Order: sequence, then structure tokens, then C-alpha cells
Amino acid sequence: MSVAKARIEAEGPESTILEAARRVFHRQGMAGARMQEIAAEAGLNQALLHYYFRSKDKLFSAVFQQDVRRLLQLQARIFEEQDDVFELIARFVAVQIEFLQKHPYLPGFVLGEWGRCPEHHAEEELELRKELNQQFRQLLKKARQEGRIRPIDPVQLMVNMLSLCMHPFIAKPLIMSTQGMDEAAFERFIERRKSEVSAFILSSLRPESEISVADLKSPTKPARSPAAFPPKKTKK
Amino acid sequence: MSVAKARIEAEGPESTILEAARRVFHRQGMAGARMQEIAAEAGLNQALLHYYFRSKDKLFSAVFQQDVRRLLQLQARIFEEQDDVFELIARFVAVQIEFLQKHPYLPGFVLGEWGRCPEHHAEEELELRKELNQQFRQLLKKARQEGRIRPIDPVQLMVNMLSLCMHPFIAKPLIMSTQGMDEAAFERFIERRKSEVSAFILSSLRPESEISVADLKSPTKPARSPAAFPPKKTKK
DNA sequence: GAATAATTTAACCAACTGGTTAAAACTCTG
DNA sequence: CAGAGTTTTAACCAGTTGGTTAAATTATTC
Repeated sequence: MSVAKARIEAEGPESTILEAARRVFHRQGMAGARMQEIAAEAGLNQALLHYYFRSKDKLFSAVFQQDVRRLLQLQARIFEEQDDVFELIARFVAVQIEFLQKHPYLPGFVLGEWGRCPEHHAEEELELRKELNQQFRQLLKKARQEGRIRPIDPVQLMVNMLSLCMHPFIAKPLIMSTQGMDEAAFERFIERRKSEVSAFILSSLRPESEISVADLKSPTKPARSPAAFPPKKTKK
Repeated sequence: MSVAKARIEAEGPESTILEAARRVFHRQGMAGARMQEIAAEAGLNQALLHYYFRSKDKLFSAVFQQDVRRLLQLQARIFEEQDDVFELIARFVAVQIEFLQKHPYLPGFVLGEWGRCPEHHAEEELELRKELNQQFRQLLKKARQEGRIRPIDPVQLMVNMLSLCMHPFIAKPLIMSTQGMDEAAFERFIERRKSEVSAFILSSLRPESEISVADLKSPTKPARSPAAFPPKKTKK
């Protein structure tokens, strides 16, 4: 009946419990998760959970903070590696989606529980986040000045990027039923999405050509912006 | 201590309870919600909840199905009113965000509970959804043939639209803390977003100019669109 | 094999869960 | 006022929750 431990981990019972707790918390959320279920998922007994982690709250906190840290450091690493806007965005999207493929419940879990438990947040993460924001803002500003992208609010763009990456996983069951997908079809959908999303974003960032979007809607206004700039820039 | 009923509704206690239950379920989810809290939120006692709705499950089901229906019918109405792609998208985004402004917890609630409770879904909703999909696909196909938009998978685009509209509300507490927003600042952020999102999408849908997105990224490949999309043959 | 640590079993606890019930109190309409 | 329906109060129920404990059992190490 109960799910046995997926792999016999050589890292001791702490990590076995932590991973089992992660799976259960991801599926059920903090309120819906039962200590007994976590124990069963780990292939252990309930007493041992309290032997290593004193309470459900402590166990949850360990899982939650680790998830948040992983997600943030994943993004931070990309910002370190890439210094070109287009490559950054493309890589950001690809890595993000690839990571979420392995942890489909993570976005719904983290975002769902974020608002409910303000006590489980760490300070340093917030600082790093603000650094990334600053870095992103400057990168966009430079690209804008070089005429490689159209003007856009960095915060809105960042939210757009995160939305396009994460939301499909949050809405996974809805998408599957509305689009008549099975598990395999959804996986293919996500696979296609890796290139689709970055193409979608980069296409939107193209500098405005002679024909603006407004003209497509209402052909009254004359074209505003001058001719497009040479878009390419030699690499560093 | 307890939150009194927000407005003395003239529609009787059923709707008072239902609205109170909605607020609590939206914040806490099914597992986290307590009947006592719903009663307090409604300014009533727990016995009356069971007097009108027999069980927690029935009460939840009433709230959940109503939310799903509202969300779907909102989208359906837009599809009825608009028959131009650009106007449809712009209106879709605006109406959607405007609705979610009044019900910020709705997306997280519906999407979070969707996967957990397959028993609360209605049949007719699924049928209507598929009709909208079909309609959207044809609309895009026509616009593509007229050269008004670049080629794009309708399913991916629809998911993009929904992601950009809904996800900011799901990630609201995260966005607020990472961007240092208070409630008012977030409201302004959403207000700006109404035009920002449709601009973002429509800008991405612009037909490809001589310079493709691929050229911006890697100048090696010849001009061929990065989004692998089989060239549609002309209409019958 | 003895000593030590890790793990299990099982009983147990107080608190809370959704849910029920019956009698009292209230409100409205006739 | 009388009476029907509504609402409240309060006690109560069985089941479950997170959590504890002590003893029994197993594995490990010296």
C-alpha cells in the first residue's frame, strides 16, 4: 500500500526523510501533509521523524528553505555565467524549465506556502534577489541604449519570464485536461516550450520597426520610431 | 477577535456563508480551511453551516465549481464579443487581469486544488473549453495566412496568455517581498500590467522582419525561424 | 561478546477535526 | 398573541492530528 523509499540512499536517514518529506509536502502542501504519510513515503516509522526533526514545522521549514535556496541559486548561477541579454534570457528560460521538469510541484508549493508562512523566510536570499534585480536592470538598460531591444520595464519583463516558465507547471493538471493530454503529451509540450518561450520573449523584445503594433490595430497614427538600428553587436 | 461579515447581504445566509467560505478557502485551501473559521468569517456559528451545506466537502465543491465556471464564462464572453485577433488578445488580457484584481487568490486556489480533487469537476465546462480552443486556433490560422502575425502554436500562445495574466497573482507575496512593494505598489504594478502584458504579447506576434530572432542570438545559421513550425499550406 | 548507538514497535496523550443533536432564543408573518 | 421557521448555544461524539515515551529490537563497533 505505502510507497517504499525510491532509492536506498547512502547518505543516512536524514536525507531520506527530507526527500520523502519534500515529495509529500510538494503534493499536499503543509496543511494537507501528514507525518504518517511522510514516514510511509520514506519507508520508515513516524517516531524516527521526530527523532531527527523535532516537529512537523521544523521539517517543513527545512524543505521549504532548501527549495527556495535552490531556485534562487539556480537563477544566480545563470546571471554569473551570461552577460549578454539575449543569451541570458534564453539560458534562463531553458535552465529554469529544465529544473522544473524534475520538480514539477515546486512552483505551486513554494508560491502557495510563501504567503502563508512569513516565519520560514531567510534574510540572505532577499539580498541576493535584489542584486540580481539590479544586474538585470543594468543589462537591459545597456541593451536598450544600444538599440538592440525595445524599451521595457525590467520588473515586468522578469515577472513575464518567471510566469512563462513556472505557470505551466502550476497549471499542469488543468492544461492536461483542457488540452486532452496524457503525461507523455504534456512532457512533449514542455519540451517544445523550452525553445518556444525564449523565442516568444526575444521576439517581443525586438526593437520597434517602422510598423508599430499600434498601427496593426488602428491605421490612423503615423509611424513613430525611426528606422531600426543594426541589431548585432560583436561579442566581448 | 473574529472577522465580522463584511457586508450584511440581503440575499440570505446561504450566500453569506458561501462568500465567507470562498474567502477562507481561497486563503487557506481545502486542507487548511476550518469550518469554525468560515463560520467566524461569516459572522455565524458552525451549526448553521451544516444546516445549509451538509458537509465541508459539499461547501468546498460549491465554491470550487462556481469559481471555475466564473473563470471560464469570463473567457467565453470575450470570445463571443471579439472576432479580431489583436482586439481579442488585448481585451482577453485586460478583462482577465481586471477580474483577478477582485479575486487575487482565485488562480492559486483553483489551480492548486484542481489536481488534488478530480471529483469536483463538471463535464460541460470541459466541452466549452474545447470549443474556445478550436475558435482560437482558427482565428490564429486566419491571421497568420493574412500575414498579420508570425507563426505560433495556438496552445503555447494560450498558455502564455494565461501565464502572464494569472501568475503574478499566484506569486504576489513573492513579488512584493523581492521587489520591495507594499500593497499599494503592487496594485500600481498590476494596473500598469494591464497594458504591458497585451503589448508584450502583441509585440511578440509581429510578423518577422528581415532580421529574425535567430540572427540576434547566433550569426552562424542562415535565416530560418527558430520556432520549428511547419509551413502551412494555403487554404483549400 | 559486550557496549553502544540506531531503529522499531506500540501504547499513549492532549488537542483539534468535522459533524450531530436538542433545547433554547429569536424573528417574522399571520 | 400564536406559531412556524430561523438562528444560537452548548454539549457531545468518534476519529484524527502532531507529538511523546519506554521498552524491545536491531545493527555497529570495540
